Amino acid sequence: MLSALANPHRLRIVAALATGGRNYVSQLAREIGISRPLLHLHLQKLEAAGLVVSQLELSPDGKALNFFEVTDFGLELTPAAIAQAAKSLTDQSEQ
Amino acid sequence: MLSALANPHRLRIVAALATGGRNYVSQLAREIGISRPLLHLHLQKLEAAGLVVSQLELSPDGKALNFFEVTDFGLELTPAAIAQAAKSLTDQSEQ
DNA sequence: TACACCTGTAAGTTATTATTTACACATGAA
DNA sequence: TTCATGTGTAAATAATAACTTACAGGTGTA
Repeated sequence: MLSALANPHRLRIVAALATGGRNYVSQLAREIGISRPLLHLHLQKLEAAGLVVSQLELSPDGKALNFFEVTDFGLELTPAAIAQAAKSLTDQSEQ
Repeated sequence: MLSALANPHRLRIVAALATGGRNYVSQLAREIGISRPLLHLHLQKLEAAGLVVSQLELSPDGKALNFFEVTDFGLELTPAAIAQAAKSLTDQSEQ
């Protein structure tokens, strides 16, 4: 999840979806100003991290549109929270 | 800050310092189980992000020890917070 | 002097991410 | 049919990040 958010493009994508609501890939690519394949890749990472979800829909004129929207994730990032979360990391010595 | 935390080693480092208190480089490297140069690199990134601070001290027997400790950072990671924070990102079109 | 600690960093290599380009396919309208 | 819209993804390249190895230098003690 942290890796997914550690990228300026992906922060802008989340921000755009949080502010402007759900949107489909091509339109979002135009609004953010990056290429569609690149946006597609970033959306894949965000979706894999559970930060956005997608839903395929048909527009009135029959085009297939893949809509994305943000989930209502929340994460508190503090030293104590990280100390707690780090326990679930694979132990270095196990590898 | 997110980039700094998007790495398992650095999460372990923050966790170790949060749990065990301040520590110096060589000792911390032994406890975490990574090489000292590698730890040094990660500590640099954490310090650059303001997540840890260092202080050079002299041990009783005269050795120079560089102690690190976590700061009391805190960050709420939600869609709304990201939408707010994204405003301060350099605009794509400015580049 | 030689050893055992401590510090830092530069250089080279490897691995991972990010990005572009090009392709393949579908639908509705001119 | 051709064009404009939408979808996805594979492949090659570029850019970063991570990691190892090898230095160089400091102090105190045997």
